[in-house]
Amino acid sequence: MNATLSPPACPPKCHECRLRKTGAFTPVEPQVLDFIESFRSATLTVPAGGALVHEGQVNARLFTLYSGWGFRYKTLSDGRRQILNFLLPGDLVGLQQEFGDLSAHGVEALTDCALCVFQNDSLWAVFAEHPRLGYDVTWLAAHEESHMDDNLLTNGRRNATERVAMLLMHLYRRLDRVGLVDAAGTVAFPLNQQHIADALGLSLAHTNKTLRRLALLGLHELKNGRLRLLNTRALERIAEYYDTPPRLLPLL
Amino acid sequence: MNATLSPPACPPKCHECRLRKTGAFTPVEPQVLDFIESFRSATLTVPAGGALVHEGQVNARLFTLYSGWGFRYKTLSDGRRQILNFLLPGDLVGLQQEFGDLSAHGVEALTDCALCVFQNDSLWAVFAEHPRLGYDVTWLAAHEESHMDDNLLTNGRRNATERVAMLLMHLYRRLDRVGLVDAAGTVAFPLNQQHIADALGLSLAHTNKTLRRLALLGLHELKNGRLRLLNTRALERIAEYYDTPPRLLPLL
DNA sequence: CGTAAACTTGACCCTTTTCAAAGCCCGTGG
DNA sequence: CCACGGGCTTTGAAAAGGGTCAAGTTTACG
Repeated sequence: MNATLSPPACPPKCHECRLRKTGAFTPVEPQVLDFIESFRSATLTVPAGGALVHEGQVNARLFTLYSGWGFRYKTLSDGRRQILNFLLPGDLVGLQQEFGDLSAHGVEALTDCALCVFQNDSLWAVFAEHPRLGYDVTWLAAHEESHMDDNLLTNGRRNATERVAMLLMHLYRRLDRVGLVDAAGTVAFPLNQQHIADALGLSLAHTNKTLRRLALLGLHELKNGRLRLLNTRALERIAEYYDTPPRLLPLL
Repeated sequence: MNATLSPPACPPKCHECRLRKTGAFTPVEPQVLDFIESFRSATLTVPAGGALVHEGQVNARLFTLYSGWGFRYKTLSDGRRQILNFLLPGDLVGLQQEFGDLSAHGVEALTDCALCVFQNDSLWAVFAEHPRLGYDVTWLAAHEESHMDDNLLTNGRRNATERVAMLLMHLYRRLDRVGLVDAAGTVAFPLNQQHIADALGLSLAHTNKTLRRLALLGLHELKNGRLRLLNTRALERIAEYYDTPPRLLPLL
């Protein structure tokens, strides 16, 4: 219907990368950028609902999500699913698998996605030739782990209301960082309630009721696939999640 | 009382490191080992219950746990605590904090601990001078994240019985890897039920009842601070947690 | 339009939490 | 040698938060 809304494809040159212009990422020398570009082996688009990585797949790819949303997940044999985290533009994905093993989790496209895919098994070259980039990759991995820490705290110790508030705040802030909040203060929000439930360790029904309650209280508004936060203070307080000074992220 | 049971202190030379003789870690060239030793700035012991890192501390240290147990945790303002993971001998700790921010989590000694502490702010040198080690550090970070993935699945989607089975299996296997299972098939188990509850996102009372039920079923035995698994098969099946081929870990 | 997916809502049930009280183990001090 | 006290474990009863099930209702879209 609206080709205009489908996400922008990766530019042929990393020098033209939209993401680097957001100011959310650490600037890199032109020559390093050339190296990154040479390290990139392909660009790829995946339609909404498609698999970026299959659960149990061997030798999965390493890539940066250029546009669109995705999520990592694991499932139990009886179908229970846990969404591990959501992937937004600028996220480097696949470090785990890159390290030899079969992928212990799946990655799915939530919307149409455009990816910058890196050469298989060549991560080592990054470390050998550009230690600085290697350091950055480690930083990213450590940073991601601390996200997972937050997530675990949320799933293990917060109640339903707190969890939902947490998720809304967290996603909104991440999107804000990469310039995806529009003039009206809304962000695209392609998750359905099942996704939210699976990310928060709740049932669908209870997620709905909780979400509903927060909306009724005037804390947020969710319609036409867009999210607006109406009372950031209250959400922060409920989730006990206060802003951390935004800091520049490495981007590969 | 029993000085014999307190954990061995770090040897002065990395070449004499007990851990490297377990066969659980990737062998390194003698000269690389020299480098690691030069990178190590101190050894340290911390008594059981002591803080290795305070929650919110800035500029925390990077270290490898040489002996003893610890755990990383986060707390909410009303005291709810989530244990993020347990630290066993050979674990590298502090990558997150090393990267500038204030530590978002605390680290506490569960038993007396001996640590090999690395020079502050010198991680960069590792990447610059020994890209291979840098690569290993990244591998470790990625590996840890996949542990956190498992943990999140457990907290979000497994029920109490499954969670407990998971924890017992997981710890036992990790201890086995570093040679800490004794001839009788038991391992030291310094956790109390509150620790287990906080790691699994359960209440103390329910943790007790669940643990009790599993013991009554003859799946495990826990006494005198030692754990023995009596029916690994059943535990595996309950937790849906099957063994992955043990693979060599990098050790700094 | 018509159909399927996604969202809502209510009723009921159950796992887990909360609260409270014993019991147990052990080290300390009398 | 025994009494006392504190930490940890065990149990039970009652309450609640959240899960399950089963409709409706709305929305998206072919």
